Amino acid sequence: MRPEEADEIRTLPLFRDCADAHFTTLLERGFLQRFPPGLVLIHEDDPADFLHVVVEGMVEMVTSHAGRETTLGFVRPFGTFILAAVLTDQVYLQAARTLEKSRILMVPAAAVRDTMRADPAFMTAVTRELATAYRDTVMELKSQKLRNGAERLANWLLRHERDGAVLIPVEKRTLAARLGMTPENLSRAFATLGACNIEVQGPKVLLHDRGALEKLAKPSPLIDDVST
Amino acid sequence: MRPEEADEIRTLPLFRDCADAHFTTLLERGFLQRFPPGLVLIHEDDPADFLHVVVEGMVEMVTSHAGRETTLGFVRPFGTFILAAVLTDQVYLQAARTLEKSRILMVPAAAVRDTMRADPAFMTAVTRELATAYRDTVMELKSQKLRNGAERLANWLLRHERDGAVLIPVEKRTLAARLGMTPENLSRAFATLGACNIEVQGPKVLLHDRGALEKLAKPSPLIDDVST
DNA sequence: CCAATCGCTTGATCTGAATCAACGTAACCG
DNA sequence: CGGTTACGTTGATTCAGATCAAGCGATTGG
Repeated sequence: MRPEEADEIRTLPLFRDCADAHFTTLLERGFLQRFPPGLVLIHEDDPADFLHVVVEGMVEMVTSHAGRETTLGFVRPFGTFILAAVLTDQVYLQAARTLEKSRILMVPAAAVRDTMRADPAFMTAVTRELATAYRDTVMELKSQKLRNGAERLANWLLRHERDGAVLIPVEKRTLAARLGMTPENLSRAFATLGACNIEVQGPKVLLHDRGALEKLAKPSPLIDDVST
Repeated sequence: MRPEEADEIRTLPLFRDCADAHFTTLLERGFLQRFPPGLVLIHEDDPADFLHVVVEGMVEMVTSHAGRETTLGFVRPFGTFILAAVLTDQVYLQAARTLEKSRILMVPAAAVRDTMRADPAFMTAVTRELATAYRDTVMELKSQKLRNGAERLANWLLRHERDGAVLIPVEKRTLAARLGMTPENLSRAFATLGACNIEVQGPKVLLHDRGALEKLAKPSPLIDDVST
């Protein structure tokens, strides 16, 4: 791992408060691995043996049941998965698949649990991280139960807007799954938002009128202020 | 509070490992209050001042947005809410409303945080509790994104079955909101499940053929094995 | 005891989303 | 370079669920 990447990880809320020695141990007991795109890193129902830290690339959290599949979220540098499964020593509830060539730091679950026991500051950080993950999931659930497809898309766009535009970092089919709709309906949702003066140019979306989009999206800090 | 209730709380995963003195302090700093049915205990967007423990009765966790409202869950003795908001010292993302006459132990957020700092065993328990809450919410999200209304109802029935029957503890309209549908569609979902030999008698539902119901419900430990 | 209300159910209709199918385009590969 | 494949879009249709409306039965309150 490059030193600046170790530094990046060190500054994460999850790691920044723990003692130097403990942080070093976590890195030493971990493995940094490269993966090609489309590779399944963890499977649903497998025991949680590692805490994964995305150092480079992007990972998709997916879940399948009875022939259906959906995307629960994306993890980008320097996000982690899945702390909750590691802590409770249970199986994963979600699978993880690389969306691009990625480099992943894999920290053995036992190392995480050992460090937690040894370092109160780390334990505190773990607690805060879990609380945040819980709140983010509650927001996602609210979004799913209280909004329709076009509204979810509009809010996603608002959240990812930079300088009046959004560059969709994944295939649109993947974004569709993330937003809980089919690719066809994502296309139509984009068309619907044309009325709010958005313009789709391949993976790039121009938001010509943020106000109009917000009027339709009705963003709320209680649903959209994810910490990630 | 009756001694046997304090004992019940003491045996909860969240409290059973902390030192006697700390547990006593938590109880002493808390208030035990009675509330009539339909009373709003906490509001969305309010600062999280208390950790609530349901000692008697039942509470509904609800959330509203843009004129829509939905139920995220029920809390029965001796469940708690909302640990995550208390820990991160943030606002509530959900409101809580009594469904029946209830008695609630309200522990000041500061007391929870103090005890956490002082008692590693309690901190560990908090972490585990949060991890569990997170996993339950992920399961709920999966249920919502991967299943249709009838399937969600079928699984809810299977989960609450006792001796071949389910006694619905709330109004059906409330159950409908909990399952993410309208009261009208809940009625129709019950009708649909008639094909699996269920029989609805007011608040009581008889499951004459668990096998048939499971065939439709397709229950999975990765969605339905909630710890609560 | 009767009237009013409320919760639930059922039917009719409408809307949003999924599905099925076709097509254009861009990327990939032999 | 040409053919193939994959992705995205669009249209037509179907389906699930929401909405609107009406009616029934039980409970409540005057």
